Amino acid sequence: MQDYLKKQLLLVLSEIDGVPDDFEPEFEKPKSAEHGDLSSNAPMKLARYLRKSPRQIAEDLAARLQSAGLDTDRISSIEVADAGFLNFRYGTGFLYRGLEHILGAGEDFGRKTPSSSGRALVEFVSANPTGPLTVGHGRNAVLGDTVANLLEWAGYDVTREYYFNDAGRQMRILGQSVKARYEAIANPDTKFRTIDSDGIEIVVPESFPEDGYLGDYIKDVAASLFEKHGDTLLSESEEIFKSAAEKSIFKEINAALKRLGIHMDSFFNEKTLYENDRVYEIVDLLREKDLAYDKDGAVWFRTTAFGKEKDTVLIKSTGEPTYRLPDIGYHIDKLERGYNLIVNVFGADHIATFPDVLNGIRALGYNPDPIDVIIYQFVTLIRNGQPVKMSTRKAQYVTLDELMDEVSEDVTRFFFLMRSAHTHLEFDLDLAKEASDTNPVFYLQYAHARVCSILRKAEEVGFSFDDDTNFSLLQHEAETTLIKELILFPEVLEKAAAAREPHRVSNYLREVATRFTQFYGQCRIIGESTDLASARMALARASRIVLKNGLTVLGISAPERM
RNA sequence: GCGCCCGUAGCUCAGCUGGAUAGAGUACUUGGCUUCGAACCAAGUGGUCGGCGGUUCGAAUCCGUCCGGGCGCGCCA
Repeated sequence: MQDYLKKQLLLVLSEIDGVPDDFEPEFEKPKSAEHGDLSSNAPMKLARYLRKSPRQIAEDLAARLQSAGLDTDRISSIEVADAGFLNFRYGTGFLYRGLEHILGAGEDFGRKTPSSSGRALVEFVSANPTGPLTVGHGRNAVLGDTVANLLEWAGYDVTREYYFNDAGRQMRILGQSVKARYEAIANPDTKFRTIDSDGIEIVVPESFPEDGYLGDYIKDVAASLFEKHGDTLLSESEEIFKSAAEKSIFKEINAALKRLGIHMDSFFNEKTLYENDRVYEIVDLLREKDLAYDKDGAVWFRTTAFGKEKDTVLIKSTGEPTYRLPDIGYHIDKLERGYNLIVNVFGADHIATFPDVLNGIRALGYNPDPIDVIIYQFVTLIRNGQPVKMSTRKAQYVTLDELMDEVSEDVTRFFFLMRSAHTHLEFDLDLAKEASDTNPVFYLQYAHARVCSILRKAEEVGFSFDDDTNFSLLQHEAETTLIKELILFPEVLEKAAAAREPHRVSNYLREVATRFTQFYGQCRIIGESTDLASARMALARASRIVLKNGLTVLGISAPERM
């Protein structure tokens, strides 16, 4: 519709002297229904060029548009308002055709042709297997998965990827932590000591590493190893404990993701990047460009060349690369796999380091344009009214599973999707249950269940529909308002996908549910004459389609009964 | 000290590339179930959009500055 209006308006504008050649009229949906369905501020924008008042220009344009013969089936009225807005109202024909389209498209309404936009990679979660997924990871997981859904609906062929590293210092400490707990079980002579973790005293075996992992899951892994092998592992190195922990933790992580309805297409192990020494080739290439150099036994990346205050280490004096080097390699690998769009979902703590990666790959001659980053702000955990610093190592966290147990999977997903990624979230587990009762997700699901209920009821009473639905009977304001809302769905999805902002969809769906519920309250269906009831039933079914498809994009169930 | 994010109703948050009297949920007050689901609807109370300057016909939105909160600034990831 905007395209149509824009075309008409441009046509009219071309007849007027003084309008800049590159002038682009803009349209928007007014906040208030009094101002019509679409409005343009073109008269105000043109005032300076035409040296007339916006109001005069608006009236002139309105008259010209009228006499040019607008399709009244699409646009029923043009009004000039206030300081010089042009307000347009949709014609009913446009609305009824929209409704027809929704019913015809069904579960594909809002979905673009698969693969028509190319291939996309969404990398998210990417937590190293050192502990269970926490509420913080939950935000990442739900955001990433939903952006992936949005991209699918936007016509991308999407791969969901999880990047992880099971080598390095943290994993070594994980293995040592398990081993120490195992010794405590297998060897009755084990001595213990007490350590202080942020004011909490914790008893650990003597052999427990500094900065070891304190979560109970470590004990569980140790216990199951003892069950299986008895004390025969006492002389083993930490390696076997590490891999047991990794296996067990990954199983938990996958289970938690599955509960959220998330399926990863690919797990990318950082190790892969060291095959054929590819990452070291990167270092050589950077050296050739004078972007890498040796100092203090380490290899440095000259990030000051990109405007940073300091250079950063690429390879430690121990010979072990820092995360930055494989990250560059990883993103080059992604680019070489030929995706049209590469999305990364990061916590706010990565924001300062990612530019290094981009600068690195650019310096090596790659075009980083396909890469897009979603940064989400941290979830602040509140316990007993006090903010708690989340730390996997110190076992200070609320796991995603606990959250889902408490408030259900649907509420968990919606909780993360109803707010934009860049707001700081406060999360209080004690209040979560309470809050879940008033979570708007139920409102959306309720509206959906209601439509289903009406459909069931109609079947019960043996209601027969007209085959040829006469939409023009839908004249009630609640009906037209609802239709206007429903036909926005594709545009909302498109914009949400382009901006990678799922919360736009959840906000929109609430509006749909509200409009539907108002329609339901004001217009009866069963009991009305057959033709009116048929038309209203069609509107109810269209509402159901939008609610269902929207909830599907968000990864939330659309129950037929509640 | 430097970089990034945030500051909107009592609380949790929307507000799209600057637009018309700043919105929703929740909480509170009041009214509404003999009719398709009351997990609902209708109405009301509630805001100097953190402060101050600037750009603009027009600023919650853009720019500057200050205040307050979060996250970074590791040979951790």
